[in-house]
Amino acid sequence: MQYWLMKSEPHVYSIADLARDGKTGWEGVRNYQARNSMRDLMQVGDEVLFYHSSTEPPGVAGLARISQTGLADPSQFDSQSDYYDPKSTPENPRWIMVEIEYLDSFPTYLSLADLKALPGLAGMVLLQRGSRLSVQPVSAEHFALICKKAGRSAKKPSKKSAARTK
DNA sequence: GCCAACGTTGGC
DNA sequence: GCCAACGTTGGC
Repeated sequence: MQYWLMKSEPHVYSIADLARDGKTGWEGVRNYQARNSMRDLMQVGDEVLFYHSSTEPPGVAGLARISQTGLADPSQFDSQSDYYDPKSTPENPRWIMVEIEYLDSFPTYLSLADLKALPGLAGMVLLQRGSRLSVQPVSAEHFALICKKAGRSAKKPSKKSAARTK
């Protein structure tokens, strides 16, 4: 199992929105490196740090889990969408997405400044200069440390607690 | 709103 | 296939 961090602008889609929806297709990624991670590397069950970007303060807000892989992003075929890609076809879709399901909202929101202050997170992709990948890998060690600092164990919740979320 | 860093596009 | 111009991301 691998770990990931995915960025979302909370005024567009927040951890509270995911908690409400239960699961969502991760539409709108138009960066090839991020797409390749979703298409080639992510597996059902991988866990995701849900990061709020372009907000004050930016930071990690909660946890999600990959619930489906290999989905064609529907927005690429929607001429009304900002994410419309006229060069993509349903037969050969260019933009592949995953679906994520809500796991948890962190008891303690960990801001970017908080993350930068943790020596144990040195080398994390998020903290590298100029890094702006919206879908990025996270090491198991970094993932566990962030969960711990956010007041949540890194262990998976029981089926019961996952099923109870709305 | 600024702007550094990075990614993409397209002329050649 | 180079690279200048342009567009985007996202922290500040």
